[in-house]
Parts: sequence; C-alpha cells; structure tokens
Amino acid sequence: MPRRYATKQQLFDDALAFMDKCLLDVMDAKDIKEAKSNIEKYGRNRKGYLGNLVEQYVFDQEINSRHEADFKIAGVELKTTPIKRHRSKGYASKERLVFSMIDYMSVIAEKWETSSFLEKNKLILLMFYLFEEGLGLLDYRFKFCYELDLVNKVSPEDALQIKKDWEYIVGKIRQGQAHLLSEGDTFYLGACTKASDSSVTRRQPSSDIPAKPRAFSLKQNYLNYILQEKILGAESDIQPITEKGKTISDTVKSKLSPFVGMSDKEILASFGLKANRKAKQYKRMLANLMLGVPTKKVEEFEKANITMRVVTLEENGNLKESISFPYFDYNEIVRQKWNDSEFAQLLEENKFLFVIFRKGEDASVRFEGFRFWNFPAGDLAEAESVWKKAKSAVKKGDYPALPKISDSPIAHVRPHGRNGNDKIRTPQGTMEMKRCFWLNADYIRKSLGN
DNA sequence: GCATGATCATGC
DNA sequence: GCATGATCATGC
Repeated sequence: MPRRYATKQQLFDDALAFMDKCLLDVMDAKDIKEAKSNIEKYGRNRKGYLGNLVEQYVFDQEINSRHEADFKIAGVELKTTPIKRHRSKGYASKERLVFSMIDYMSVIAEKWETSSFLEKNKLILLMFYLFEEGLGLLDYRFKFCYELDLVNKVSPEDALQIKKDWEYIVGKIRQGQAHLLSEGDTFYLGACTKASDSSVTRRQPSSDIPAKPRAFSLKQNYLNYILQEKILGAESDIQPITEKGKTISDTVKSKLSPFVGMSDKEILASFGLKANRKAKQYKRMLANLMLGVPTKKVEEFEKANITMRVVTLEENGNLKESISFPYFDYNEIVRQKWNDSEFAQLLEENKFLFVIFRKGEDASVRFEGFRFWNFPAGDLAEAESVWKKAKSAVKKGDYPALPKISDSPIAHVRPHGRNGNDKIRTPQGTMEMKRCFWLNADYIRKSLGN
C-alpha cells in the first residue's frame, strides 16, 4: 500500500530522513534491477525519472502512468535539483530550477494571483542532490531539503519582483514577442528554453512567428542564494538594497539617478570622501558607494545573475575597451555543444548593469548614467557562429585562427590570463595562453545607445 | 594562488 | 586609429 500523507509535516519528515542517502540505499535488489533497465531504455540519467524514483522509493507513492517529471503529495510540489561542489563555498547550485512549460496560448488570459504557475508551484519541497561526474541517478546523494514558497516565504521585495518578472514575460507574449523572450529579460523568475534541439518551435497568440518552447524557471543564482543563505547559513557577504515596494530596477534607478552628471570628486564629496584615483577598481568603488554597498556585494544582483560592468567612455563618447568574460577551457569547448556552452549560458542567462563613466580633464571622470542590458535573442545566432568558429579552431589546434574582432560585429576571442605564461592544456596536449570570449567594444557602444 | 574586471602597450 | 596582444591589481 502506498503511504498516505495527511500533513505536509509528515512529508518533510520523510524528506529529512532521506538526507545523506541515495536511492540505492532505499531500494531492494529487484527495484534496482528494474530501475537500471528503465534508465537504459530511456537514455542515461533522464532527470524526470529521478523525480519518479524519489516519489516511488522515498515517499512510497504509486507511480502514475503519465510519467510526469513533477509530482505532488499533500498539496506540495516535489522537485529535485542538483548541486555541485564549490571550491570556496562548499556547494553551489548546478542549474536553474525549471517549472512547467509556458502555454503561450492560454497564459495571456491569466493574471499572477490566479495563474496556473502559482496554482501548481505555491508550495514546493525542494530536494538538493549532489551531482558528481560519472555517477548515475541511483548514486546521487541527497544533501538538503527546503520548503520553497515563492509568495509567502520569500521577502516581500522578492515576492514583488517575482510577480513583476511573471508579468513581464506574459506581457511580452501578449505583444506577440514570445520568440524574443530571453532568460536575461527578468530578474528572479525566468523563461528558459526547453527543447532538445533548436528546430522545435511552438505557435504564439499575437504573432505568426514561431517561438521556442519555454518554461518558467528560477534563476540558478537565486537557488544559490537559498542554498548559501537559508540552508548553509554561510557568513553573509551580501547586502540587499531594494527599497520597500520597489522592484530591483526601480531601486537601482532611485539610488543612481541622483548622481548622474556628477564628477567622481563630487560623488565622493557627497559621502565625505576624497578621490584616490590611483586605486584600482576606483570606478567600481564609486558605483558600489552610489548603490549603498561600499563593502559588500549587492544581494539582488547575486540572486538575479546580474553582472555589474563599469565602462569608461573616452572624452568624445567613444568606447575603446571590449568586455571580457572568464577564460574558457580548451578541452571543454571541443566537447560541448553551443546550447550547453558557458558562453551561451553567460549571454542567455545574465543581465548586465552597465555603469557608465566618461573621461574628463586631469584624469577625472563623470558619471554618465547606467543601463540594464541583456544580450538580445536576435543576436544569439551570430554569437553561436563565433563560438563554433572558435571550437573548430581549437579542435584543429589552429590557435591563430580563433575569431578576431574583425570577423564578427559582436564577439571575438582574445588572450585573458595574468600574463603570457598563464597557460592551460589544449586537446592536442600542448600549452596555450588562457583566452576568453569578448563582446566587441563597438557592439557594446551601440547597445548602450551611443 | 588565482580568477576576474579593467586597462595598458604595441604594431600595422 | 584600431585590432590584437598582454598585463595589472584587487579580492576572494
């Protein structure tokens, strides 16, 4: 007989009892054999199946025939999500948390409070398992569980932001722009692509243009925040800036706007500080001051995958410097496909906050303004072609053939190590300078509207 | 020790 | 003047 859960407490108790265990620990030989044959049949490590197995063997539920990835007991939605080991933080979330598909046709008639999304995901039992390379579904060890309530258990500011994110996504669909959705559009709740290959499309209500299928998702960094702050209770190096009743972008606007047009000296004077232009990260320090977080990181930026980038325009308004990203691993890029590459992830999931200074006389700078920006979906194809060119050059071992700034209007590859001796191994076994993808200065300048 | 954001330096 | 190569220095 399947177990009946009368209360959510019983459910959470069972989840807790499963911590530090893996499925192998709670299955008998016959179950294991059957599961393994299923895994073989369905393809290796199908994640939806992990959920089914947990439902079946941790919570003793009868599996339904519909093979749904999501399952619900006592009004609680159960979700499993992977974490990975992290060098300094212990653990970090490995992926975004994906909810159900967005039905473009019907969602436009909904409103947040009574949305099908909320209906299904009001209360979630999140179960974090430790992903380790080479392990199978039955071997993953579950480490933490957490009650996730996107309305009542997050701060009022987060709840408001999540609602606004949902409304932004649905609004874009209403306007016939489902094909232009991007995860970087929003802050905490995103619309992530969900298809095995990019040829799969769906129709959308207010336009004939086919759109990629997408699902609502919670940003990877938001999960990370939950893991660090709520579960691991790590010493906090972040500080919230959101003002009551305001979204993130409204808050940033209200913090930064008063300084627009001021010189570095004037900004510092308003804090009773003096210029030390020789200090490195001087302008970043100014930006942090204006945002009200002189010593910590901005909590909302951490949670929302927002990268603040300080850019400095020349006196004539030109932008000279391209924007760099972390260096890439030559061995990884040849193994990866565009869709799961780090570069694609950076462009699709990140939001940028550009804090713009302009050079003035005598090494002074003036705060020109700021701009939230995310990589436009329409430019992804070009980024993909640059990435593929890079991959093919690395595969051949032809490093001088890596894409140059003149090869694409958007991105290129350039060295990015501490110095010329900062090298890593290539698939050919040789050592090569660390390099990374850069977004062309000219492209950024245009994106900023200059 | 090292990744990262930012900028400098060089050569065409 | 621009493309590309190279390095600096903070902060973790």
